[in-house]
Amino acid sequence: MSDTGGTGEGPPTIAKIASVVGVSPATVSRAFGHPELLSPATVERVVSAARELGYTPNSAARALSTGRHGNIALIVPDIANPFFPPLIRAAQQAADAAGFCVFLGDCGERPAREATLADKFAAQVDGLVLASSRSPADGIHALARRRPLVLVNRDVDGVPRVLINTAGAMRDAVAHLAGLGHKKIAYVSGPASSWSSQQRRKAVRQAAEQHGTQPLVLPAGEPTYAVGEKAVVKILEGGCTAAVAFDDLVAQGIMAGLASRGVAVPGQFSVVGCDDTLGAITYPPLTTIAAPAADAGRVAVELLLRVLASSSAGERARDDRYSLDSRLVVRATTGPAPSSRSSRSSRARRAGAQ
Amino acid sequence: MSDTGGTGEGPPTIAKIASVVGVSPATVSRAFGHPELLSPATVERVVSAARELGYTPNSAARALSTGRHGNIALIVPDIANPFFPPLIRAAQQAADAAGFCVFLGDCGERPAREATLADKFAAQVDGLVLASSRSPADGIHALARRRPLVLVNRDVDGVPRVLINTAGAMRDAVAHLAGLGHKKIAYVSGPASSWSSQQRRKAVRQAAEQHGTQPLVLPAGEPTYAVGEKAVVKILEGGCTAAVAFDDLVAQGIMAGLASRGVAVPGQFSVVGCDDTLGAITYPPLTTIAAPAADAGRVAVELLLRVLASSSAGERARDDRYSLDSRLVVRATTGPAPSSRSSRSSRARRAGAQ
DNA sequence: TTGTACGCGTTATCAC
DNA sequence: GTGATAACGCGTACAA
Repeated sequence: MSDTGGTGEGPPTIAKIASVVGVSPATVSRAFGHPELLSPATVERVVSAARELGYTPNSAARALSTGRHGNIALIVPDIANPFFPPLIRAAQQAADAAGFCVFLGDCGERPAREATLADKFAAQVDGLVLASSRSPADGIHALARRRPLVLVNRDVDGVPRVLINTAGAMRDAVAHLAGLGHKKIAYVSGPASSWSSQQRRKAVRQAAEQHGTQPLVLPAGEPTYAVGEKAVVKILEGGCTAAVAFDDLVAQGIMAGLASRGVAVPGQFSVVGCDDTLGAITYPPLTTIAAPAADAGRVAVELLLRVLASSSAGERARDDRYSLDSRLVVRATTGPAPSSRSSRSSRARRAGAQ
Repeated sequence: MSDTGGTGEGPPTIAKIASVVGVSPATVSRAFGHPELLSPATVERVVSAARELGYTPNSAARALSTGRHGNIALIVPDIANPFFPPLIRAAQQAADAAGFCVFLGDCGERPAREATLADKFAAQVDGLVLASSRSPADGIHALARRRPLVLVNRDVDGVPRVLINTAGAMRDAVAHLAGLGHKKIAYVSGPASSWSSQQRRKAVRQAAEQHGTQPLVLPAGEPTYAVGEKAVVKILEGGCTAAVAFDDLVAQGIMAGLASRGVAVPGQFSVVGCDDTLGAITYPPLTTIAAPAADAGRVAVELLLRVLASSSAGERARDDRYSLDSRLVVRATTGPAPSSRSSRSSRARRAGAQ
């Protein structure tokens, strides 16, 4: 016999509960999805029986029937880059608060892997968030056509996006250094295809020119400690007395490179980071630009969920573009440009060695 | 008419491809899942048509039919704790290599949230990895009964687990400090319900006793920078000349607390961290215990996948228990104990007034 | 307010 | 080698 509500193996289904309570499967389904259509008494009987039996909705069956999954995907270039964990965390919490589960993907800075991951995820999510994507615009548009998509720190027309605006704070940083008497400033950049890096490089150049100088721009590729450390040679060869780094990791590498060459910070050299991912836990505390990474993650997910809600309500998506401000945080790695007098630098060296 | 393969809207389905190629839906399905059962020519026709139409398997339908999802879940106490990103990254990569997608959950150190997340995930994953779980053992067993489960840094009988063994390295750290002449050592612990913290506290205590001294154990709750900083008062009051911290974050907090009180490291005080999450990017470089977090993530996922494969093959799970070794890495925050000539009493007085 | 019946897209079990 | 056909569990018109 093929009794659908039979006491067969496996986890309890809607049919099972229905046969136990003595109602139809449809009624059980409604008890969860649309309780207002049922008499309170029936709802009560169903839900208590469901709890009794340890019923759990089969998400695959539900997704198959409704076309909705209750999942979103988040793809980042590198989970281990300290900029992303707070963003991931906030995104996950925002999604969780709305009852969504989050797939996480790490593409290792490679656009091709990003596309592969997105394809894999697309089949079981309602939408995606791409953080700091370095994929070409047409690839992003193609993905956006398939599923609702929100970008973080990537500016593509027609795709909803959340941008952390560091340009203003970058200009402040340069002004801060100029005010301290620094004439020659280096900028150690990030990945060439990164929107953030392009934005920051441009801002530094403009600000430096306003102060009557040309920055020494060092292309750096991946934003890592090692890259910063290696850049120190050229920075010093270029006669710079201060450096602005693409992010704190690079800045910290610069700090290490300077320390190993006996250059004291901030006595002989000033360093500014970006993102404030390490500033509070390094010594000396890093002057940096505080970027609201967690806010960006949260806002991106909230935006995506809004897009999902409105698209299922038939509305047409607008060209959303959120901009989050950052600000310069002056700590202890910036100071007056070294003068020709020697007393200052020796005092600073002692501080730097602490 | 109700032509299943009609040119209706929506993404292409197996039925659609079948009608285009002129074969049955079953054949199309087999072309992907069991090509060896088909004539090469048929396979070729099907797959090319599928590519042509941009066919993507509907994962919900597949999961409903097979009972397998191709997903796993990873739950951690705090994504932003630098110990976890490398673990998450390695886990994601290992899963990806096997064609699995990863759900990520952050329970914010709260066992209740861990259980809630696990429930939500359980419906759409084939198995789960719980990292540093602080849930009671019976809760973990209950979850393990529902889905294949692998633990990281949590030792529960009968549940497959991957443990990072820091006990040996902790003893080495204490021996290292004792060898440098330190008589009184503080241990700033982590979350009380954390297996790692219990293991480390015990190891420090045993090793200290072997060297003829009792460590000052300071309970610290959540492993954060702030906690380490706050612990400094009691550390100095206790007359310690060295501290071992539950992790690098706490150690870095201790460093900051010492610096703000004018205590020089390693001149007047020695600090040892654990996990090696920050060691290479701080200044001075932190003496710490290198823990293979990434290995743990990778091994945990590989173990889970093996469990999944063998359970679908009908085999019974064994009581797997992997132990990964760590080792002491001496950098620049440990040095000889200050000689008794130096003003130990004045330093203690200053700390007490603080 | 509740029950009936069908479809979602795929895989697996039979036949042929 | 290939084709029908029946599940898989749920949501939802439509009917009552």
